Amino acid sequence: MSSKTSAIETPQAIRGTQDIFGPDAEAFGFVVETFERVRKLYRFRRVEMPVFEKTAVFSRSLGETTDVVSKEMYSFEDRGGESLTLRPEFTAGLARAYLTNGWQQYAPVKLATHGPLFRYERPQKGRYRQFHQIDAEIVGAAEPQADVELLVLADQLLKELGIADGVTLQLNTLGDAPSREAWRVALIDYFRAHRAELSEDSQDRLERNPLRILDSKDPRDKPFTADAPKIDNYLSAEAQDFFGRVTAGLDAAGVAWTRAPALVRGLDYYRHTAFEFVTDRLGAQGTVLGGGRYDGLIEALGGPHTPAVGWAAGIERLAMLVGEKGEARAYVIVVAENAEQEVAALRLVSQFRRAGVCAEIVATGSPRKRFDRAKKLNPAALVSLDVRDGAPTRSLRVLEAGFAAADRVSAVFDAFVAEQQ
RNA sequence: GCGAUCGUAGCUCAGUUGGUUAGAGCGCCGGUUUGUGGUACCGGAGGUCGAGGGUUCGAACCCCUUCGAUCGCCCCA
Repeated sequence: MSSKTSAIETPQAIRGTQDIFGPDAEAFGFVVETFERVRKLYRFRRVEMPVFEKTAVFSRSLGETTDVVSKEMYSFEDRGGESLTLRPEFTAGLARAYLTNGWQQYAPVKLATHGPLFRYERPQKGRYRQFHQIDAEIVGAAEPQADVELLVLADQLLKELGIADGVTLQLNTLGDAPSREAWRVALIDYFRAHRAELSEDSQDRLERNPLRILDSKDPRDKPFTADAPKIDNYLSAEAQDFFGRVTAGLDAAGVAWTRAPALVRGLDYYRHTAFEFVTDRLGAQGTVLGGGRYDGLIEALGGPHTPAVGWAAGIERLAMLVGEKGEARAYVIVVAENAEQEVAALRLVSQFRRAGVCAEIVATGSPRKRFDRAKKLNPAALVSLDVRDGAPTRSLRVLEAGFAAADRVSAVFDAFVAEQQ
C-alpha cells in the first residue's frame, strides 16, 4: 500500500468502530462460539433480527429520558421519510419481533442472539460506537425459575470462557411496579431535601433518573446515598417472595452472588431482578454482563402483559478478558523448492485440505528461502518437493511426533507419491 | 457532551536546548553462505514525522485548529 504521491485520500474508519484481526478476532470468535455452544445446552432458540427498526421501538421501550434514547441513538430518515434507528440494544427489537410474529404461541420462549449494536458515545476502552453483544432472553415466563435459569446460563458461560475468576455476580431486586414506584417516590423526596449538596450530575439525575443517584461515583453524593431509602422497605410481600425464590434457586444451582442494594438499571423497563456480572479488570467499563426482568416492556409496545427476563454481554469486553487466542496452526506445509514443482505442490496441498488436514503451501519468492520460511511457520510436518539432478524428490518430515492429524498426513502423502510414480 | 495524556517506517520505539539529505531493532524483498538446511553476512524497498495553519533565517520538536487513540467523568454491556 505505498501511495507515494497519490492524490486519492484513503477514507478513514468511523470513530468508535474497530477492525478486528488475528488473535483478537480469534478471541472474539471464541466468545461467540462458546456462547452458541452453551446456549444450546440450555435449549435457547436462535433468533436473528434486523439491525434497524422504527425509532418508536426504542424510544417507547427504553424511556424517552434515558441517555440512550435522548442522545445516543443513530437515528435517520429513510427515503420514504420514516424515522429509523440503528439498534442500540437487543431487547426492544426482540419484544417487537415477539409481537409482530405472534411468538406468543411458543411462550414461554427462550431466545438467544448476537450481533452489532450502535450507540453514539465517546469511545474508550471497552466502549465503542459499533459494539457487539451476545443476548439471552426468556419471554412469557413470570416465574423466578426463569431468572435463575438465565443467571445459571450466564455463570456457566463465564466459566467456560475461563474468565469467571475475579468476576462477581451483583444481584438486586427493584420490586414489582408498585414497589418500584413507592421506592422511587421516597428516593426523590429524600434526595430533594439534600438537592443543593448533591453533585451537578446527580441534581440532573434527580429529574431524569433518580435511581441512578445511588451508584454515583461522586464523593459529594456518597454521604447521602448511604442513608437513602432502601428498596427492601418498599417491597411488597409478593416482590419479596419473588426475590427470595430467585436467590434460593441460585444457591441450589451453586451460583455465587452478592446482594447489591444500590444496583439499579439504566433503562426504564426493568422490574424485579436486576443483576450485573462485574470485574475490576476492565477499568471503568467493569460490567461484563448485565440484565434483569422487564415485565412492563411488551405492554409499552402495545402488546398484552407479558413477563420476561434477559441479559446481554459485551463481546469486546468478554474478549478482552479472554485475551488473545492463537490462530490455527498449519499441521503440514508443502514447500515447492523448485519452480517445476509448484503445480505438484498445489495439487498435494489441496489433497491435504480435502482430507481435513490444516495445510499451507509455500511456493513463491526466492526458491532458496522457501524452506526456511516454511520452517518458521512451525508446522508439525513439512513436505518438500524439489528437483535434484534432474529427478524430482519428495520428502515428508515430521517435526513433531504424534500430532493430531499425523496418520492422515502420512496417508495423503503416501498416496500422492504413489500417484506421481 | 466535559477533563487529561498521546500520535515518528508494516510493528516496537529513538530522535539531545528547534540547526545540514529523519534513525535503530524486528518484519518484508533480493543476493551470497549453508545444501537437509529455521544460520551468518551484504544489499533493497518502505516515512510529505496524523492532518491543516502559524511563529522562525530554519520546526518531528514551539503556538493554534482539526482528526484519531488511550485514561477518567458521564453512560452502559
